[in-house]
Amino acid sequence: MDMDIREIARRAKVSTATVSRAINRIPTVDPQLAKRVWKVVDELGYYPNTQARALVSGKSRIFGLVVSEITNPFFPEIVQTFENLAVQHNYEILLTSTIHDPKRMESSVRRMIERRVDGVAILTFGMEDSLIEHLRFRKVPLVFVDVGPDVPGVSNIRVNYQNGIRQAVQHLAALRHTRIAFVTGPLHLKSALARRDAFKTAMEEIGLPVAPEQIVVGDHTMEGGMRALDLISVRDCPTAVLCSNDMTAIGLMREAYDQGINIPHDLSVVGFDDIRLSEFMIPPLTTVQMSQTELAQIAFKALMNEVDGESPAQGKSEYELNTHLVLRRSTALAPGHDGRLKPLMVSGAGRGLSSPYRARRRKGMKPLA
Amino acid sequence: MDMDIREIARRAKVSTATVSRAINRIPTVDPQLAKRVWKVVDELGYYPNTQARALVSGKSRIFGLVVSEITNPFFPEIVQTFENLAVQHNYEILLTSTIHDPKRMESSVRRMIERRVDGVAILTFGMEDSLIEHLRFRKVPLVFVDVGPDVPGVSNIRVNYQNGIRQAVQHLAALRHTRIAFVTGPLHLKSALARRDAFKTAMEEIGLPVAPEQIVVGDHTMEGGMRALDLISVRDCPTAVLCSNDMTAIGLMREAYDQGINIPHDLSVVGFDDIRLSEFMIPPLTTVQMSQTELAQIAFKALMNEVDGESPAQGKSEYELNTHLVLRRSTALAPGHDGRLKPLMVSGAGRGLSSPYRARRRKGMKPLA
DNA sequence: CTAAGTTGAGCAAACGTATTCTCGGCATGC
DNA sequence: GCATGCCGAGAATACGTTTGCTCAACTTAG
Repeated sequence: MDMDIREIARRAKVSTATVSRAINRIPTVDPQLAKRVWKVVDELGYYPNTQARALVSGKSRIFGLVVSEITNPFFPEIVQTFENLAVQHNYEILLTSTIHDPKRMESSVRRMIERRVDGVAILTFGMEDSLIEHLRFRKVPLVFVDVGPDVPGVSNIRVNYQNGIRQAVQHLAALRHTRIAFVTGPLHLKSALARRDAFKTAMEEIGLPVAPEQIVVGDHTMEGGMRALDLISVRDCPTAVLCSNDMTAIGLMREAYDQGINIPHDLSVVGFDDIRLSEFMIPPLTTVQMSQTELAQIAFKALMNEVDGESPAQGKSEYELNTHLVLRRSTALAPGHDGRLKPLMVSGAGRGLSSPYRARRRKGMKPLA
Repeated sequence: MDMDIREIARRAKVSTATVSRAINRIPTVDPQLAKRVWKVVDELGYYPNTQARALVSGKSRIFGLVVSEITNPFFPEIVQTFENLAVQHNYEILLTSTIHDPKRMESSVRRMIERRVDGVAILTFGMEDSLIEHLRFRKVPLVFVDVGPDVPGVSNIRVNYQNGIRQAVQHLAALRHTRIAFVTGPLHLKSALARRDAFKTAMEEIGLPVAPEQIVVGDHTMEGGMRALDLISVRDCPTAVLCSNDMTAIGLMREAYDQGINIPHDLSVVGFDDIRLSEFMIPPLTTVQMSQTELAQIAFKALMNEVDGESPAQGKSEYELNTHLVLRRSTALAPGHDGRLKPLMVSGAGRGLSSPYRARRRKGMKPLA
């Protein structure tokens, strides 16, 4: 019924040691015998018991992967490429999501430790330090994005937010926008702060002052994006808005639709992350790409380096991930400028323009109920 | 360094057997001793080794979860609720994605077997029968959606496609649509066929004939949806289209935007699945809900039933999942009728209407390049 | 032809836990 | 006061592998 290495040994008339060595392709075993073993293995459909293997070898061949929520479209892409790499290297992945909930974070690391993972990639933004300590204490290789401590055994993927955000700001400036709003993420997240600061810096670089009321705080959700539109409206009445992530931008565009605000002609919007969906938004969302695929690849490679690395003096454990603007069609010349020049490389964005919206909006009128 | 049940036993001055019993809360152990054990456990931050546990108990406390692709927005929601249930019941989940690739399917079941999962939920639509046999052979409890064989040890979740699709068709008919197209999924998928057939049935029920050219085949992707728009345009020039899934609908709407076709006024579109995003589309997508949350809950419960079930004569292993229409704003009265009546409960859908599109479209003109 | 070296297979000891079985101690009933 | 039960703790075994060690057989050099 349940196959056994001993059963194989019996049928192939060799010892279990030989079976084990044959299966693991250890070259010292006689090819003749190896073939005999493999024959029996195939016939019986035998698969080694991973738990037993792990127990004796001390390696579980499992990598932990901690994300914020799987339902956040930023993550599935990461999970997918991480899984692809895992199967290639005969690893399994233990996927865990902290729903921004301390309880869940705790259970998350407990699960990692119980299953004796060989390493964990913490791709969630924001995690209790004390929990991290539990993993560090057990010498589990770790990889973080941005927030990892600078100690051996933990790698860090530094994201260059500035590049992409600078490009976004300059793109908007080139389109004659001067009143540019920014919708942040949750302010307790390092990554959200970094994006906001990058925005400020980029604005200052080109001599555009940024007043406090241009910055409204969101929460990286679509609902937050919807609320954010009202917040920026009542204030400065900006002609462009940069969002801390694509979800925010999507929610904001959706709310704009409800209020009859035409994007991009009444309002240009730029997202951040470049989730796959953003290309399919209406209009397609101009956004700053932070490649999820690349992020996952780097994270996996970092883990592999730590685990293979015989010498404790491994190579560098700092990695960098760049960001850059990808132009689509959610930005246009600032209102009032559209008669003069054609929008830059935003072909097609001009269609669907409906001047009444712009008129209504610019007079500060309430949208239709 | 690495904690051990023996280390705990030593420090608590008891045997390993007692430690084991204390940890597993077996009532025969003296409360006094139990407390002593727990004290040491907490102090040392000891976590039992799951592999060793699994080895001796024969239960891995892992459920396999097979999906098509994690990046398909239909699945993350499922994974999330499946995971929630898993942590509640102290299970781990082994997530696997067949990228519609036979190789991946094979590796998928191999991984399941190697890790000795206690059960697997096959939520992908379409899977090699021979592979299933491998799992059946090892008496692994299985749960399928729609396509499972009717044998003990495998549960089945029957989806009632007819209900929701009938509602969708009747909704369109009520809006005066008579030429209704349908974009199918990949035709080798049982679930895609079921949806298509449900559409035909629903049409016939209300006396609307469905000509072959009203049905175009898609592939359940956004790109497929984009292509589908052209296919339906050159043919019957329908006023409404029902899509086999939301991704298709989203792609189609996106292409409509490019071509200057206004949705819903030139063309009504209805999706299927009700992925979370559909609510945030522009316009918000009217679609047939097939609750991902509920699906995951049923799947998990089915697995739990099989694994708990002491008696081989478990309860019923057939489950049903209903579907129903959720109205949003991607449908409107058929063109030519909009002057007379107000659209039913599609408030706001009238705004953004741009008559030139409709005019252009109805004359069969090419869209702008 | 013998001694030393090489090769490759089997024996047995781990790995960390659950669990059966044994057995001592205590209470209970006569 | 003694035999009988019962209760709870410990000793030992099993789970399915990997791997260090032993040792037989064979090869090669002298």
